[in-house]
Amino acid sequence: MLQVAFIRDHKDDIIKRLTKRNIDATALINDVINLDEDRRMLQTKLDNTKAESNALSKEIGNLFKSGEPQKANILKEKTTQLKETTKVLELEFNEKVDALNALLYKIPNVPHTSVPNGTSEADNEEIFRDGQIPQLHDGALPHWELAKKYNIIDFELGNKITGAGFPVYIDKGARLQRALIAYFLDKNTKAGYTEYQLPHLVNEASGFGTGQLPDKEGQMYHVTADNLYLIPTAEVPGTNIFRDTLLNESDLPVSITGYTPCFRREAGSYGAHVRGLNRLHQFDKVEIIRVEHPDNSYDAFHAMVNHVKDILIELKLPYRILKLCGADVTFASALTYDFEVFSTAQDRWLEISSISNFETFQANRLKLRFKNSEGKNEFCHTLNGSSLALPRVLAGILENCQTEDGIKIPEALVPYTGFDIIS
RNA sequence: GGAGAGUUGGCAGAGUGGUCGAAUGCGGCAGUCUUGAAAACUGUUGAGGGUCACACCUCCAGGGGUUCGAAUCCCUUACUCUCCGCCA
Repeated sequence: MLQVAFIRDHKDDIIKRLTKRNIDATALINDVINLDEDRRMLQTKLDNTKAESNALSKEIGNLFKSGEPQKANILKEKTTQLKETTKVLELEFNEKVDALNALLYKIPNVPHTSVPNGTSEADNEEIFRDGQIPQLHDGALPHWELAKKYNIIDFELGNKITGAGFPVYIDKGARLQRALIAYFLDKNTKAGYTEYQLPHLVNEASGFGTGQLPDKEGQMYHVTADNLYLIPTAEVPGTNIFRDTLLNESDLPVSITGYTPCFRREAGSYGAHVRGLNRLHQFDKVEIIRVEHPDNSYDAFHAMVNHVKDILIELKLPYRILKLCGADVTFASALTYDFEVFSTAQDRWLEISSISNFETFQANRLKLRFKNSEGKNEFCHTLNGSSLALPRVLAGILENCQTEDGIKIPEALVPYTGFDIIS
């Protein structure tokens, strides 16, 4: 969330930049500022009452020591009154704070100046495209048909065991999954990311830390018996490593990577677009996360983009990069680039990675700070991205690499799969 | 699951009702010395709110209570450790 002090100081600029998200935040921002003013007024009142009461308590202590209990008892009555006042003020104060926080949770991050205007995903700006879209032979199939033909993914079996969106990978399909995970992790660690194995369930505090709670609660699977949530992405446990931490400036940047399965309820999704691997309740993803000095976060952002580019070039997959427009940039993000791989047999682009700079938006919630060169505590910038999400990369490989003889595994993966064709 | 012990500043670790926002050490920062660095020595150093700046307020795992006054006493939740049980 945004900091109140920041809102106070940059009110007009924030309202202006939020119009990129097609929202008029004027009323919201004004409410925040008014509530904050009320809060401060109450705080002063409350503090003064407490100060008086503290002073009296000290006096009482001294009177008892010097053997004047009568005088002390008179003062005691006074403190009782002050206590009543304190209680009333505290109640009011807490109401203001709660109301203020409720509003702050509603304000999305301020988009970066380079974010294009737009009203829907159609306005996302394609900024880069690379890789050859292959000419497929007659009778080329979409990936779910290929999966059946070569018996490498069984969607119906997943239905039986769990439900829709929980596919079962078999034989070379399973091996290819494992190969992709290992390959991505190797690429990431070679680029300087430290590998982590993270929990797949998180507590409530972590859900709040990265912003899944309180609003997107319905998107996560909730284990009510223990009040834990299945992670929708490694971003949640990975970023919460840094919740409530104060780093030294020399600790920055921090770069980590981790493979986890991801669980998403995807309530309300249905239809042709969710066919096959396009949208799942459980899928695998390798994530990269960075904690950066504010001065360096956009350099880091572009380094992450280039890193993912390198991987896709090596896999020889046709892809493009979209700069998300104001309507499509996620709530917490200031700038997001989406990577999409072309699904030839479906004749559509599939999102396989999303790289975002959250600036201080997440760090504020997480209380993730570093001590700067002046000795002051400053919020870090956080970034993350997929490097990469498995199912749609798999779909891309199956569809783009299909030949009449079978599916040719990209060369870079062969050392990991141990085979070069699925036939 | 049962019994016991614990949770204090960036870290380690003292502190059992007022003189404690908190000893000490490490780490950080600044300085002295040095060609420079290291070592040594000296000083400085928790966080948040509030203020033009001070004052002042809050914070000793989270929540609640007792008391004029709580890091300290009581209740409760979470977590950690030890022992026992179960177990890949």
